[in-house]
Amino acid sequence: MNTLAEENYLKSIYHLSVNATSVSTNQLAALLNTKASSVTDMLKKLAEKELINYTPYQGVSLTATGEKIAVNIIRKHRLWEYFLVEKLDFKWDQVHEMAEELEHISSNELIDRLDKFMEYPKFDPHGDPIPDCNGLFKIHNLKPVSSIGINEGGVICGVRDHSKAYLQYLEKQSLTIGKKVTVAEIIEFDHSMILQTEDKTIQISRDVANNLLIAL
Amino acid sequence: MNTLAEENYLKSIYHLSVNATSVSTNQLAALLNTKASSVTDMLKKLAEKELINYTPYQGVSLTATGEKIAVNIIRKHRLWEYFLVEKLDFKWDQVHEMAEELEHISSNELIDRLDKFMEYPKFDPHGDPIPDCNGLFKIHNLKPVSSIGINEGGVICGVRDHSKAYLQYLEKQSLTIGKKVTVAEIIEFDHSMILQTEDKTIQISRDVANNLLIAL
DNA sequence: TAATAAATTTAGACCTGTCTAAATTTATTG
DNA sequence: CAATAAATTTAGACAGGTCTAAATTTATTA
Ligand SMILES: [Mn+2]
Ligand SMILES: [Mn+2]
Ligand SMILES: [Mn+2]
Ligand SMILES: [Mn+2]
Repeated sequence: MNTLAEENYLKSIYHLSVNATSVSTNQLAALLNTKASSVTDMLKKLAEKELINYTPYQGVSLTATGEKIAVNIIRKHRLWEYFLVEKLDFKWDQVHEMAEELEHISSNELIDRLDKFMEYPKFDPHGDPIPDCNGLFKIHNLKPVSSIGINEGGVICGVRDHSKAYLQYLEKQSLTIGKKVTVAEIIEFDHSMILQTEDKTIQISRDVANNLLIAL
Repeated sequence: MNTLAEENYLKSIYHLSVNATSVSTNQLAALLNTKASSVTDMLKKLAEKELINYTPYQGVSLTATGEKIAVNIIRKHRLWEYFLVEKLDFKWDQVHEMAEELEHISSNELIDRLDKFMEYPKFDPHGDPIPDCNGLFKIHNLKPVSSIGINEGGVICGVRDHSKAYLQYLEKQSLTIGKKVTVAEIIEFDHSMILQTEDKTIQISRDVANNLLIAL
């Protein structure tokens, strides 16, 4: 149906669209690790196929069709990640690269059966929502830990940064999905925070707090 | 490491090598559904990479390295087929196309864990042996049903034809892997056979008998 | 608002993998 | 063994996706 490159562009446009109505060529180039000129070439192809709305120099947005395809790829990505962690015992920092390949396996029948096999999980190992077979999913209303005050807290439900380094760090600190945390102290000087969990006290930098998402 | 096209060529050369020391350009073109000239181009690339032994006009064979890669792809193909049938409840005639895509997922760690998850199966849904993580596997010594005589028989352990049509036909006749069959009668005229299984009597054509493999 | 900077697109090239048509080599056969 | 047929390779082209360098458009700022 669509090529691997096309699918990756659609997915990237989708992800960048979350915080904006329109996505720029340079944003895409950065995310896709390619050059702006390559992006322009591809945008023309996707516009030709009516998967994106593209006006030269004005950025792009997905059409309804393009968005459907993007969400389907994200569904596949997250279901495979869930499979790798829950069934094959991978750690949450190990699965992204594999899912980047697996998300392009074309069969929808396969992914629907995988979904059933795992009993329709709602969130992937990083706390991101898994779209159902109709592309529907709930958007959790999460806040970064950095945005809450002393004695406030909640349950860790997601991360903003998906890098290996960040995920490994959180794992080592036992700051994983589902953990309950409360802010015990905020250091004025550098905005680092001291968190209280059930079993220990952990100091995290502002950067870490900014990328850690909780539900109140 | 290697491209999708390269992997498919190596796999095809491997499969065609089973019945010959050398594989011809046209054989490959037929199996890969491409043109002889395209095959020649690719053979040059694979020879350059020292994955095949290639002398113009004289056909090709795999080098040790090339064979290792080919066996690894076959391992992946068959393990994924096993997964699709045993865990996701697909029928044996539905899994080949999906496995054609899945076999190119690069991670060996993934496939080794999948292997473990399924408790190291030795044969895929079509009775073909699954190489272990070192590329080792036993070659079953199977015979086509067409080659045995009256009152002889054995257990169905494989098929020569992997086409949907053939697999679906066998399924409908309950002639599936593991079934015990005995030759009750051979029709002189067209060499069709009447088989006796535990629960019924089935007449099959010579063509069907030729592609059905049993262990004595 | 004119000059400069930043973002984006165009021009032209390259690589992979494929194709058709033509040339070449090997096999077959009268 | 020469003529013909079959198999294979070469020549030249093309599509997809990428790149660098140059041109163009839009944004910023003095
Ligand atoms: Mn991921
Ligand atoms: Mn994820
Ligand atoms: Mn198969
Ligand atoms: Mn098989």
